[in-house]
Amino acid sequence: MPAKTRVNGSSEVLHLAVAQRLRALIVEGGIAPGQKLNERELAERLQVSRTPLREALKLLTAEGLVEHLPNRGAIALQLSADDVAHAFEVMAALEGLSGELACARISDEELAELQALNFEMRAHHARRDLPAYYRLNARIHRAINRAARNPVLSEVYDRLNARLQALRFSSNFDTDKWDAAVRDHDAMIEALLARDGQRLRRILIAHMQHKLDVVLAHLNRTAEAASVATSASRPLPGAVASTA
Amino acid sequence: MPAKTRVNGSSEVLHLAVAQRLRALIVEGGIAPGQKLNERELAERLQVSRTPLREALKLLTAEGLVEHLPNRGAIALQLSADDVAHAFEVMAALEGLSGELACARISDEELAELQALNFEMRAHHARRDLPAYYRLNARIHRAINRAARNPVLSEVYDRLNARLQALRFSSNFDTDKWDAAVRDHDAMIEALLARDGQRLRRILIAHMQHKLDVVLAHLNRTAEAASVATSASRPLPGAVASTA
DNA sequence: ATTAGTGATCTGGTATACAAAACGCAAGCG
DNA sequence: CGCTTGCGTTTTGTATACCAGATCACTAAT
Repeated sequence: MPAKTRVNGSSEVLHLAVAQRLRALIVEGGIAPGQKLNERELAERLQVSRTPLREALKLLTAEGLVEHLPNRGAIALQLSADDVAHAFEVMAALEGLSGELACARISDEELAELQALNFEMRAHHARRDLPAYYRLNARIHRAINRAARNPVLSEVYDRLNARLQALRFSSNFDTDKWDAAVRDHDAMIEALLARDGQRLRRILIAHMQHKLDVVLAHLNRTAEAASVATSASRPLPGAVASTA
Repeated sequence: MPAKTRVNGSSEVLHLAVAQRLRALIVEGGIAPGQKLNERELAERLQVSRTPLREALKLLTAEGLVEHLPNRGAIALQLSADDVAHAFEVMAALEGLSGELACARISDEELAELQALNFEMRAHHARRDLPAYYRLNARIHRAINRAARNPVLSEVYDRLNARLQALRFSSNFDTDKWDAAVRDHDAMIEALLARDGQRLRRILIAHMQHKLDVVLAHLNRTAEAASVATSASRPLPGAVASTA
């Protein structure tokens, strides 16, 4: 078989390129949640040897995109409803901090760009183009996060976000909730313009709470026929508003 | 050389055991910050082959305890003052969330144990036993985090904490600040008893801010003779109270 | 039908080899 | 004298073979 020549045109270092490809496969659904990842099989499929593949898998394990069972290999991330709720709790705090810091640190150019993105998003909303809406939505939240100018915050945010992306919850969507989300975004821009960090924080945290409701509802609807005994419905105890 | 027999008595899977050992070395100072980590040398020192060592290094890279330069190997984490400030901003948010959730979810037993830990800590404070104080302090904050009953939060918290531990800032300490920190802890217990999540959140965030001040002051003092051009003194712009 | 046994398969780890990249050092050049 | 160039050395990154131990799947016996 091919000796070693750097044939593929992906990235710089092979195991990082492999990690990138696997990440995409998991997040974009090429690999189903819970699917077992056979090393030799995957290695052949990706045309690399086991060595860099294993390194890539360990990377993804650390990122939380795959779960690693000793002596039993890796399986693609499968989020329970509890996992999602827990992740959203943390994400809400991170978003809140992002907003708070962004208000203090965002530049006028960034803010203008954010407004532009928001208009684009509203256009997609008007056309009821859900996938495009989701893309813009992600870009906006990312932009707010970046405006906070905190690399550690961005790192943690991105990592957690990747996990949630694996849900692929861009499915049918309650119209009222959607409209409310768009209003949330308008309010975010207003708070940013007013540089009101606390207000933006409250908006973002509430926004995440709404999003969680939508996601959990969708999750329950999707997995309705599935196992009856799964703990896929009860909310976490002591849910906290954090908006005070 | 030794064939394979699982000789060492550390853990289950070798690359995880190696990661654990490296973590300890970095956090406890056996490996100096910024030090280059030569694979063969380390492999020999730890008596393992390169493969599991590399896997362990990749784990630590993902955890942020080592930095990985493509084709140039890994170096132990070295935190700049900015890094520390950024990490503390995120930690403060995580602590705040921990406190908020803990108030809602902590059990009476956990709360009693926390009070006990706090008394122990005050004993160390009274004896001016700084190392012991630090250990208890870490246990208390960890206990609050665990009481929040959110594994995602705990994971992110632990990971960030490990990075900050690498600072080893358990050095001389302003007595006034120390006394204030102890008072902060008493206030935490009170807020927990009152199950006042917002209050505990504010206390924790302020507490982290104080801690950051201490750490940065110490960092500046330590690295005073070092490079003049380093950005080791100016505070981050738009620092946020988050206590409103 | 359940369980025990047994062979196949897979993961985890070691060792080895080698290409390519980075590094170091010294000679050559302006 | 400083800067670049060139070349050998070192180190990283990948491939490959191999094997021990764990796990899994399947059969056979109770």
